[in-house]
Amino acid sequence: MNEQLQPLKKQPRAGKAGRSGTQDDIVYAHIFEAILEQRLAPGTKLSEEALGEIFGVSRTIIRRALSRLAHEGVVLLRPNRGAVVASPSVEEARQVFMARRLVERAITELAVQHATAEQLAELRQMVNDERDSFSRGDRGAGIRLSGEFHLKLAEAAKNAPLISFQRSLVSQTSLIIAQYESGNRSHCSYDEHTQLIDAIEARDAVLAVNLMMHHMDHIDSKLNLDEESASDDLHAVFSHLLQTKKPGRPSVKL
Amino acid sequence: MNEQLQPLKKQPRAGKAGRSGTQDDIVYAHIFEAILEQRLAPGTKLSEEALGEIFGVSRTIIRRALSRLAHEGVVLLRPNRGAVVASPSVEEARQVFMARRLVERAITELAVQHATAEQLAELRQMVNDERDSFSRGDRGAGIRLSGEFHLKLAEAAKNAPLISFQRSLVSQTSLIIAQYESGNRSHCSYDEHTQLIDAIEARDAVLAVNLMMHHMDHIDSKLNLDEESASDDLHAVFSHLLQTKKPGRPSVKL
DNA sequence: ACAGTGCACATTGTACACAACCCGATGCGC
DNA sequence: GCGCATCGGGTTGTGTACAATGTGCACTGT
Repeated sequence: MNEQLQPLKKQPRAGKAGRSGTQDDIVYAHIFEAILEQRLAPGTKLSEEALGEIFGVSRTIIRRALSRLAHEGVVLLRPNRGAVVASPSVEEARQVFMARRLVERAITELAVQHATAEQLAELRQMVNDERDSFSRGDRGAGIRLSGEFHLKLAEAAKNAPLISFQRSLVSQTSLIIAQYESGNRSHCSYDEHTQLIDAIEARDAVLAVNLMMHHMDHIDSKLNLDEESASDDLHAVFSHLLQTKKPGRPSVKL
Repeated sequence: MNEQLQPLKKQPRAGKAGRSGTQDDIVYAHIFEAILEQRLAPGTKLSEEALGEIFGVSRTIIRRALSRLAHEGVVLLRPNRGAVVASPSVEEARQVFMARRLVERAITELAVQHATAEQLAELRQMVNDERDSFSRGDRGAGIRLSGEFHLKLAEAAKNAPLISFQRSLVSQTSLIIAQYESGNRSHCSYDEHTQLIDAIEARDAVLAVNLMMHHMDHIDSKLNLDEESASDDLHAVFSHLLQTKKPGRPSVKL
């Protein structure tokens, strides 16, 4: 049971989520990816000691990773009561999307002004990766890559505070998508991403912003954020109680 | 080294910077205030152990406070090389102000829609406090209260991500003002704040946004590029907190 | 004298031990 | 049976020891 993957020392490249070298980043990336791929349900408790054993590091490292995840809004840190995977309410989701519209509009306008040819090439490459992930059926990777596309676009805007904010918004958006998306469709059509790159490359600010706003509309429309989906919300909130690992207790004890 | 330490326990009201109860917040507030009042010059190294001795807490607490300050952009955390007070370049300042214009416009529009009478009353109270601080010549408190005004306004917008972003932007703006403002004038005229509240109370979105944008222009125009200097000595900077008794570990008076 | 190297010190990074706290269980009294 | 107080297990909060890293200085060889 206490199977700990080898004490990730200085392996230059850990798995597909292993980004740069430091331990915090590795733990952070793994937990983040697990949340996006819904291997960690919203509301799941994230025990420091358990995570420490799993990743072969001490609670200190876990704590930093959780703190960072909490800063980005994908984890909720309750004092003296541990961390849980965030389960954004419909209202919180609306606020995130409102903020994203604001930021994406500004980023698009700035990217039209400042994006270099190299950055545009990188963006096209990311769309390719994203398409591949979805075609492979790797939904979690697709969501993550789609988010990274928007983050890369923010970098083209050349405004550090906006990039930081966008990172937080994209993380929360990914969590919301993973939680609320009506399942059958890809959440972020890469065609729209391609068109957006074309408009930016053509330095057509008006078109680019319009495309981005429509893109936001599409993402929004694919979510069940309407009032009548309160049942879905409740189900998400109590999903950690309803998981029937063992047969025999059908109802939740109140 | 066992020194008589008086660990800052749960004293309800600390000094002028001592906000809510937890130790991190107290340390955070003190360092933040010291930076705003230019008792800590940009670039000053913030040694964990030195700060720990000054505040009578362990490096753990200091580290958390520094991490929080770093997340808000007021402190720069260099791996394996310690923390220093951030020294925003002119370019970084420009980016912060661009982002603030964006956010303040949105916040103003939302505040016009959502601000309650109670919130407006609180805002007026904050303007009064701000005016008092400047009339007392307490420039650091004035800058801080002016920032808190804008933060309170963000709360009226009822959008959690925007509030969080605004907190970061206001912190960095305060640092920029403390660093670059041409010295003798009040940096943030409270008259403009009052007019802004009036426009919001009248639910005049166009006027409110115009006032806010002019307010941003005024702040912007008051900055220059001179180099300011302040003390590098941590003990000197926080001397007003130290109980000058025995050698050893002096703890701060709260 | 200067540049490069190696050592010693100082500071940060990490792990761990203990304290504080929360939550659930058990038992008692009503 | 029900409610409440008390206790115990387990998790988080904090302090501290040790390891790893960076920095500055002295020393040496050219």
